Amino acid sequence: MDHVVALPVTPTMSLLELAVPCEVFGYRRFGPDQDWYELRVCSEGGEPVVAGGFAPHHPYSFDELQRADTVVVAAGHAPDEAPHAGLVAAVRAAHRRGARIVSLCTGAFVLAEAGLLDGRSAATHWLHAAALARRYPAVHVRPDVLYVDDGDVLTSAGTLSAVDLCLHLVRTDHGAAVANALAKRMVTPAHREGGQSQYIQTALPAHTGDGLGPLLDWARERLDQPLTVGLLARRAGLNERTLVRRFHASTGLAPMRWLQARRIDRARELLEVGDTPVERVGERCGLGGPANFRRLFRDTVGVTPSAYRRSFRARGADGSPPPAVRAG
DNA sequence: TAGAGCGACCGCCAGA
DNA sequence: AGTCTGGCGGTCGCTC
Repeated sequence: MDHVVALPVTPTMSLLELAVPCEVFGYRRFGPDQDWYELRVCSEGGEPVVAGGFAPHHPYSFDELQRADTVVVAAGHAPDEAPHAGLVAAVRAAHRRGARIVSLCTGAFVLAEAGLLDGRSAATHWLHAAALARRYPAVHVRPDVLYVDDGDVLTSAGTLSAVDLCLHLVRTDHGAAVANALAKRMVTPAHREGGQSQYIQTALPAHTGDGLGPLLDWARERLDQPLTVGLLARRAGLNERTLVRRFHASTGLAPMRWLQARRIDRARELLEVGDTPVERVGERCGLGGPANFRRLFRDTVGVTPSAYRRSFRARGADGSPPPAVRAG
């Protein structure tokens, strides 16, 4: 059964951030056998609405937010103005009912106004981070991250980080292999690395534009081998200290932490597809023997490797969603 | 479970 | 003066 994503539209919303969830959730790219999403574009009262010069043809009403599994709130208003009251109320009610609530960019102001971010970490556009913190002091604003996954409430930073967060949702719902395949179709990194490092550190490698790209690719092809900082430094022709600094600047992570995140990603893929025994997944990812691998995987992902594999196998059989997985 | 050994990380400083 | 790099050493966390 498809997962219903409600996308409320108000007249001031940014077309680009409305387009991102449409692109990710609105197209069935993997055939009828792959559970996917049903995207429902909504407007207040189901009335015609124009956002960014475009208008949804037959929008659902905001009532649809009370039936959706996930509600995505795009960037929608000048931060010095009060958020759309009807949307705030609908989002608050949807969250109370148990829906997963997602904001893109300044959509975080709607969530904050609804009280959903009180006591939580949240991301928004860096330009408006100070305003969000000023206006909603109970929110722990993170101007330095691409997105924050707080379980039932997720927030992304400015503009194109919406892509990162939407792909993260696909990864959570359908696994790393599907998310990576979708990213490839969209010709975008499955996850960016950059100045804004992820609060949930599940980043996949990307060419960073600072010369580290080839080294990251080289390392990614050798995840099963015992790589060390010294080895990476020699490979890059850099001093170890400089390598650590460069890694930080371009990925937000120290070398071994980056490597471990990549190894966990590889382990997820091996568990999702193929029949590699759990006992062997660790060594094939460079995460050590079974005991060490199980502990690392559980600490990072939140479930044991076998439970993770079962959840994906079971989902294929009965269509139920996988268990909640902590991403970092 | 405790402890030793080791690697990774990072702050600090000096030199280019 | 500002930036980048390399070396040193302390601390932390992981592994056995």
